[in-house]
Amino acid sequence: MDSHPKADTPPTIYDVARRAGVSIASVSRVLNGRDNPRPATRDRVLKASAELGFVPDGAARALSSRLKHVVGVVFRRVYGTDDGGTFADEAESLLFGDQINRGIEIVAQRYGYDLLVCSVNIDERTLPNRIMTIAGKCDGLILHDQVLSPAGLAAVARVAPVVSLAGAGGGDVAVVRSESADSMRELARHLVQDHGYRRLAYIAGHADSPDNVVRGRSFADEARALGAECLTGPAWQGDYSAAGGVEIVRGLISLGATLPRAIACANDQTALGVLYALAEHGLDVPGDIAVTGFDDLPFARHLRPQLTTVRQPIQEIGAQAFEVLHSMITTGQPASTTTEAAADIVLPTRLIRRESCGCPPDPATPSWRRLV
Amino acid sequence: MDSHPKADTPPTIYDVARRAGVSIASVSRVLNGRDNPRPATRDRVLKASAELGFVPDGAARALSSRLKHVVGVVFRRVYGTDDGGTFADEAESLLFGDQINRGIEIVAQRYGYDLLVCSVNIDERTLPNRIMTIAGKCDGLILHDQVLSPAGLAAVARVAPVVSLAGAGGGDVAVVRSESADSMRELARHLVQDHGYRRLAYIAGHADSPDNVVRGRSFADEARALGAECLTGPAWQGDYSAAGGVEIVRGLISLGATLPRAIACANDQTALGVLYALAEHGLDVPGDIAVTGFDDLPFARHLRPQLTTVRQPIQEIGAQAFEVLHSMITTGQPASTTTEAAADIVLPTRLIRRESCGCPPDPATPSWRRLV
DNA sequence: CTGAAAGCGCTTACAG
DNA sequence: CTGAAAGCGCTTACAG
Repeated sequence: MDSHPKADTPPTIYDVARRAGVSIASVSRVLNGRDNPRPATRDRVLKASAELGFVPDGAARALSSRLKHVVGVVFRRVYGTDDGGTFADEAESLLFGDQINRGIEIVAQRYGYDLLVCSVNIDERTLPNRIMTIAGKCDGLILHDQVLSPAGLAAVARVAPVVSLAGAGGGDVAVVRSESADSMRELARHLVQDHGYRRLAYIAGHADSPDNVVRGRSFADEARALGAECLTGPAWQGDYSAAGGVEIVRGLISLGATLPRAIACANDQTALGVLYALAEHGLDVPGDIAVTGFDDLPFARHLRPQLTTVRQPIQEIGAQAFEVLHSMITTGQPASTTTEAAADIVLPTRLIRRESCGCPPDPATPSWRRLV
Repeated sequence: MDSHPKADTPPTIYDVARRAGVSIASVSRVLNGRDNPRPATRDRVLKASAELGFVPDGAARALSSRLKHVVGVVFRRVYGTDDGGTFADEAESLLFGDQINRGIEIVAQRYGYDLLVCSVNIDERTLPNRIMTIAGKCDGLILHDQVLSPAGLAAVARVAPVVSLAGAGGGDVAVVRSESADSMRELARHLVQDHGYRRLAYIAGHADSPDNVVRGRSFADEARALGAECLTGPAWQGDYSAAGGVEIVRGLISLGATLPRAIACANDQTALGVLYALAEHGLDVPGDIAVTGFDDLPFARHLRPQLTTVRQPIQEIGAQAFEVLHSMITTGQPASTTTEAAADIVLPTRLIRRESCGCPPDPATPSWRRLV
């Protein structure tokens, strides 16, 4: 049974200290690169530590230093099974969240932090508990859009520093998001003034998504201000998914409705579905109807026609989110941009004009994706 | 400054105990659903805890119970920037790892564990340190394929329970992988016997990937055993990427080489590149050349032609990995399938016959992907 | 059923 | 420059 000579319990700082003939304080100091330890001490500790294969226990370290060096990241996972259909559909949308997480991770790493990730299904009943549990395991949380209600957010913020990636926020929760209003207004101007479309529509995302509200209102207001018509309302209520876009178009067509000259979608996913449904009915984009998205996911430029959309600095959102959270963690309180409220960082976006709005195609876009 | 009435330090178990008029032991017991506490005690604790918004500190809990309820997951991240080109190319491959992680997460959650994720670039110089650091923050590690050398694996395994998702392993590291040999032999038989191809080739993945080695050898051996020719070697050395597949085919064609009748690729990514390069040169698949993949990623069925490939139970790999790791963590030692070595779990795979090998198309595959 | 007390493995003032 | 000692916030035998 005891073929292993060494004890089965991992070495602690005491073992290292004993072996090096110093106090645990000294071991701690050299291992943490503290000021003083003199070379001789340093060498003996390093040697002993290496021989023992010592790895400091994160829990003990966290308890003692009051810092876990771990941030929690919670994001919404589409109710995905790994079966073909819907998954393939939502694969791209996963990318959006993953890109953000990647941004978080890169700068987190720079600060010596690791990510505790947790994907959730919004319908989950025990969600609040789950999040509280992970809150206990980290120094702060970054919550993607659509994972918690404003009330839920506030509750979590009472327990740990929180950065939200939604348009909402307030109280002690900081927010990092990208600009929506200006770019959507620019899009409206482009469609109305540059292309001369007079009849537009906006297919909305989740009704309770703050970003969606801003995007829709900005777009519609500007279009109308320019004298164009802009359809909105229940008939144009999507849900950020390709399937949602498909349904809306199919529904409208089956009702015999006259489609608008241009359709602006709440995101690229939705636009993908719209393109599909339009093609299904033999309608040409942008010839018969122009279509636009929002996000500029990688696939946007590989669609046929290439999708005109608004580019969000996805990875940068994650990077900024961590920076803000980190400062909240270290300063102990809400990283306020002003001296009063928690931070609200707005990243710039940019209108990307491609084929689907009626602009000429970009010649340089070869890709394996053309094949798919 | 002190507009907040409550202290800025979060409540501890002592605060709850005081407020409920019981000992911290009792608080701990009811909060952990232990046997005894009687209803009266229980209620007071719960009430006090709720009023205070108490969330137990994970570090303290971990230190005391010797269990962090956290597992580390390390996977290789393609050197991706968020710029278009290569990213779009590798997006699908990210999906593979993410699917595995999803599988891990689902069952981890069931056991009350969370995931500490860490993506690495293999060329990273500080990789060993990074991994040791995260080892200190969790109860065990799951390492995806291609993140550590066998020696590196062994080193980590000395510090914490480790499950590897590669073909390699041994020592104290458990392995979870999927069957490769049988399915590749079946593929060879299918191509040679059912389709009558006599001249085949295998485009390899990373040379140091155990799975790749097995796939290549099984395929080639079987093909040759059936009297067919099978090209392998340096000219057919890929790297699991689409770009790799493209290069090989382009190189061969530019050399004026006569291509084989069928090309089996180490994975779907590679096959994607091969399809692209072949199309580029006006070659028809499967008319002129048959092509097959391995993995059955979601996009495989949406390619034109639909890709014949070998399906791996991706999510299941993650699920099994966690199960094994969990048992290693709780039993304290390598979850051995036998009584000697660490576990080596092999999951079944299945040959999926679609168009690219020469079989008739599957009529039922509509998808937004058709558009992309 | 419940409390007092020890202990988990570190870090960090505090004195030399 | 270094050690003795306290303390981080929990869990869990051990005695009632």
